[in-house]
Amino acid sequence: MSHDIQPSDVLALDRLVHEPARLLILTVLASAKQVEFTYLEKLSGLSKGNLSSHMSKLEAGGLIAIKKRFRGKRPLTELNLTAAGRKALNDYRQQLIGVMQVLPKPDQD
Amino acid sequence: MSHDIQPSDVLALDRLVHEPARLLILTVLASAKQVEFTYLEKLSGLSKGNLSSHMSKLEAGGLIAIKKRFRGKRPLTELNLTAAGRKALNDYRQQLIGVMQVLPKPDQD
DNA sequence: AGATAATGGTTTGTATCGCAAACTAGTCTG
DNA sequence: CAGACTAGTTTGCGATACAAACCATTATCT
Repeated sequence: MSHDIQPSDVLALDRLVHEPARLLILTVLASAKQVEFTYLEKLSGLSKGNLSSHMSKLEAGGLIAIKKRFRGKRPLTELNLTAAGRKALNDYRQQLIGVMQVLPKPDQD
Repeated sequence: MSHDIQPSDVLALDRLVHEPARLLILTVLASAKQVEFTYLEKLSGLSKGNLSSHMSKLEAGGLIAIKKRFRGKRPLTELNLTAAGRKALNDYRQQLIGVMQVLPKPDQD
């Protein structure tokens, strides 16, 4: 029942999702469907600039969609997960499970 | 029973361990106690240069110890986990478990 | 009304990172 | 002794993560 280490399992982790800031964004989106920039900014504690660039990367990778509109007179940026984004997150989760299996548990080491 | 997202849980992931190449190295070390450079090179598929620099970073962070000696006339580099390294890996594993909890499971989404 | 601050972001600058190519030092082979 | 192999380290470079600076607009103060 011991799990051999498959290097590919660890090295194949999707870097776009693996980055903590982006993983956080995706995770929030997965449960909230649609969120606003400012909400995410406060929730995450990320700087606006950092948040903005991670968003752009996720959008470029097709994992999220960004919609801009006005609420009253103020600009408003909303994000939501695309189908590809949901799949990427699910795949990543599966990869993580695989990684967890090879991580030695302290009490059986 | 729902788990709220704690941004800090995700953003606090130890980057030294989080990097896939290094996570692989640490994981191998955790189960093998002591391994040689060339063994790790073949197992991982990492280039020598890449492997070498990740090793240096792990050593600089105190997570592994690097011992150099000669086997016959050939140089030989051996790595093993330090106590701090084992702790860091265990802590990371705990962090990952926390992250897994907030990752939505596809079938209950 | 004009200056000042606040809102909602994007762009730019930079230090660091991950990676492989090139290099180093020594050993073996023909 | 020339060339190839072993065992790595150093160097160079493109990409990354991050915050500071900036931009456009709206609200507030005097």
